Amino acid sequence: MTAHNTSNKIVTAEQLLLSRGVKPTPQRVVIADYLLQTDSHPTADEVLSAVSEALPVALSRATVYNTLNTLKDAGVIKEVLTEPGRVRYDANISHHHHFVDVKTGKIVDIPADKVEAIGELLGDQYKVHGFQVLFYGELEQH
Amino acid sequence: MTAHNTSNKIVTAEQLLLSRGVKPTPQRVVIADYLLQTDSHPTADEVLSAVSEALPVALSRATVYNTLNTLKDAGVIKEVLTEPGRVRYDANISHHHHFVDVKTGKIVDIPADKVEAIGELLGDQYKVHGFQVLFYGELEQH
DNA sequence: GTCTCAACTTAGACTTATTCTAAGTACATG
DNA sequence: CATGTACTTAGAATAAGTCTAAGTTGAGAC
Ligand SMILES: [Mn+2]
Ligand SMILES: [Mn+2]
Ligand SMILES: [Zn+2]
Ligand SMILES: [Zn+2]
Repeated sequence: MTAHNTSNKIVTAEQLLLSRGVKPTPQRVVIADYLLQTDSHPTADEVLSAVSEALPVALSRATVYNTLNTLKDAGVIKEVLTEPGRVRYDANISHHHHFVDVKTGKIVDIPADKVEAIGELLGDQYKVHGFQVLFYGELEQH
Repeated sequence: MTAHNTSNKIVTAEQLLLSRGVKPTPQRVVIADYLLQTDSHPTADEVLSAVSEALPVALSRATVYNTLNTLKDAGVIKEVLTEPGRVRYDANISHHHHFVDVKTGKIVDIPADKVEAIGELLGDQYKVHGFQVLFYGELEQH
């Protein structure tokens, strides 16, 4: 089941890919399925090892990168940048934020509505050392 | 002059390095000075070309990376992650945010107090496509 | 049902950002 | 002045990601 896609219309990775116009090849389905059922924000390498060890189908590094870029371009997943030198992937495409535990490296989702009173008010299971707001958009010239 | 360090006690890059316990070698001073007088959030490569073309002193790529990491560890500069695969550097170490113009790639600082009413209220010279809050801290176990 | 062709996958070469290594330089201190 | 440590350097090494060129697949044409 899709842990991150809460619509009850789209239940399988295959249907999700079809709905976004991505041909559901076995490799793509297996990668999308893995991303949908994890909340760990894995890197490409982590996707490769998780998926290839659990699957009978052969899977190359190039296909993992191709698929991640295809899924990103199709809006099925998002990139998450939390540390230099590695891109992480997230099947939760809703507008939300991330909390990085600097001790464990664990990355957990923070719902957008938690962030209204920013910094504080995150709940006492989070000790916030700092946070960064990163805007994407366009600058109007002067 | 230091565009980003608004204290009037510390005026030169050399004094800033000394105050943070970093030995002010010519290479370090020249790199710190460049970062202090730009607001462009340059990459290591951009630092290297800007600094080596304007300076008589020889400067190697390894020294640029060594110096950037030293300055970061000493709290003189901060890393800024805005796109996959490249780290940018910022001599503005105050708590602030960034706005990425997706058309031009320009990265401008957003003062922290601008971000209270997040998303909207950024001023009409900014067309916000989206933003990300990135928290750093520690997760208390359950 | 077979043919055909574009889309997809693959292994490995390549590129690029960053780090490491090993040797040289600077310079503070004895 | 000699020495030792910190610093710098060129280039080798690493690691994430992309590209290339050759095979594979499978949906539609017939
Ligand atoms: Mn990418
Ligand atoms: Mn770094
Ligand atoms: Zn997430
Ligand atoms: Zn900044």
